[in-house]
Amino acid sequence: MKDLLRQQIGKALQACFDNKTLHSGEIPEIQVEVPGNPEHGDFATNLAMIMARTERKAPRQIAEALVATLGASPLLDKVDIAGPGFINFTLAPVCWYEVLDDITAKGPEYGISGAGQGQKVQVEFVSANPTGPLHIGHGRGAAVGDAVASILQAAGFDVQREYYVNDAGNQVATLGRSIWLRLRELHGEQITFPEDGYQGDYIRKLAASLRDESPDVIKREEADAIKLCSAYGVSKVLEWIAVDLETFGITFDNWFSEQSLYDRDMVTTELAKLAQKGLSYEQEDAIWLRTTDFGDDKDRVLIKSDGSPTYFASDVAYHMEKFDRGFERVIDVWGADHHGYVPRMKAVVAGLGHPPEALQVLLIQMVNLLRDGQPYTMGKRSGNFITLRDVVDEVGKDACRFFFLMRRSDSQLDFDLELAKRQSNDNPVYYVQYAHARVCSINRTAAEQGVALPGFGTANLACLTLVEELALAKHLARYPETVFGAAQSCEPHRIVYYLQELAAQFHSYYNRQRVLVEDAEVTRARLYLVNGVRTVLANALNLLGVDAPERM
RNA sequence: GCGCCGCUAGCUCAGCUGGAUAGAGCGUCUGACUACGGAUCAGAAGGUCGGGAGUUCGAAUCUUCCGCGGCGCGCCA
Repeated sequence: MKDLLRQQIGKALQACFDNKTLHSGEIPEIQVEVPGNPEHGDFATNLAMIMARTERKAPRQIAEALVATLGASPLLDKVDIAGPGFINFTLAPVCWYEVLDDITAKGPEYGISGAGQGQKVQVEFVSANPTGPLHIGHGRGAAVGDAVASILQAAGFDVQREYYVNDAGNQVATLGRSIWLRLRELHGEQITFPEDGYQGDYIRKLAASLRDESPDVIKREEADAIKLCSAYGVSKVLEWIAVDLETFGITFDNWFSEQSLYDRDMVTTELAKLAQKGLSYEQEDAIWLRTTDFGDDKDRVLIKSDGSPTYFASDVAYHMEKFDRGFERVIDVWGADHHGYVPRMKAVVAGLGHPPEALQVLLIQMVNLLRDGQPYTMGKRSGNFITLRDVVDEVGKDACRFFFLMRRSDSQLDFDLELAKRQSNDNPVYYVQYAHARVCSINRTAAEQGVALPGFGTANLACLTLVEELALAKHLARYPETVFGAAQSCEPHRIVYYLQELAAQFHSYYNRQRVLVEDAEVTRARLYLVNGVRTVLANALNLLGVDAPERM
């Protein structure tokens, strides 16, 4: 619709040049936007103001010339010039009601576009170390990553969801040692648990289940036993994580093991490629990557002087491998506390000759867990932090996901458990879900009265004469561009705000007007409209991973 | 010290990449149908967009300086 208008304006502009009303001959980018104030019509362009300088004419004069040339169209109700030189367009209602046929025809597909042209995109998110259960911060990353992936899919990208498992290196060894000590403790031994071990109670649980499953581990040599403990712990914790994520409504297409990079010798091979390209060098017995060439403030060590690789080394190999797998675009969802790593990772991508936009890092700000307004983060030292599972069990998956997605991810989030529960009837998620359930309820009542839902194109839309009906149709028509915008900016919260607005408009309409009225034709038209709302609510909620219930 | 993020109504936050009179929810106050589900709706009050300077037809949005808060700056992962 916007594009169509843009074309029309372009034509009118060209015509103005042809008949010499305007002279510059330059066609600037034609911006068409939706004005904030509905009195300003459905669309507006600032073209006349932009051209004021090159044209050396008052914006309003230019606007008048354009409008005169534009002429009348059956699709345009009116065109006016307003304010400093805006041209406002009001479309004929027919244009907007067509969207209802579109929604009915496409159903769950409404809102999906081909904008991404099937480009291969990978979204890597969560990627928490397999050394303990997911906490609340991981939950936010999970909700955002999953929603971004869904939104990109809806915008026509070929998306893969991936979890990077840090199953190599120190933290895994620490996990093994921690379990080993707890295991010995279970066998009656006096131990002193080290500061840098994992303190959480889950370590004891792991030790206990390991003892039950393999009673003879305790008899092994220490080094050997710790290895077994590590492997056991990692696999067990990963199971927990996978289950918790599933409860949260998230499944991954791929779990990528860091260890597998070493097993396949990928780290050495990929690093050799970097050396070959002259991107790395040796100094003081260590191997460094020239990340400063690409804007980092310091070169970074890949191989330590003792010959062992840094975490960065495998991360570099991992990202090189991502592009080797054919992804044209790679999105990493990280906790904001890792923001310092963005420049060096970008440097790697740039060094490999990819455009800098090929890697996009979404930084998710911290979540402050509160209970009744008081900080509710238990001492990290005890290791008994609040897990994602705890929160999901307490407030529910839908409320939890909605809450995580309600704000831009780069601002911190206060998550008050009591508030989420106490206000559960006021919670925005229920407000939106209720709108959906309400339409379903209307449908049930209609069915009881023997009124069938109108099929595609079978409603007389001329019966929709009210302003709020037109407003609803307009809002529904804007759903696809909302999805596209959210995809472009990787901002799921835009969908949330869209949903809240749509639900509000619907609730208001519902309270003002009856859908099921005496006049059968009006009833059918309203049912058609209201079910358009239902479809869009369901589609949008689906992108966020929130259910659209038929009853509540 | 350097860097990243944030600062918008009493509180929590939007503001569509520079547009017209800065918006919502919660809270506060006043109201609503013997009707399709009151988990709803209508209305009111509430603002120096952290502060200063700059860029231009036009700034919450861009530049720059300052303030406050959070987080990072390892041959840790």
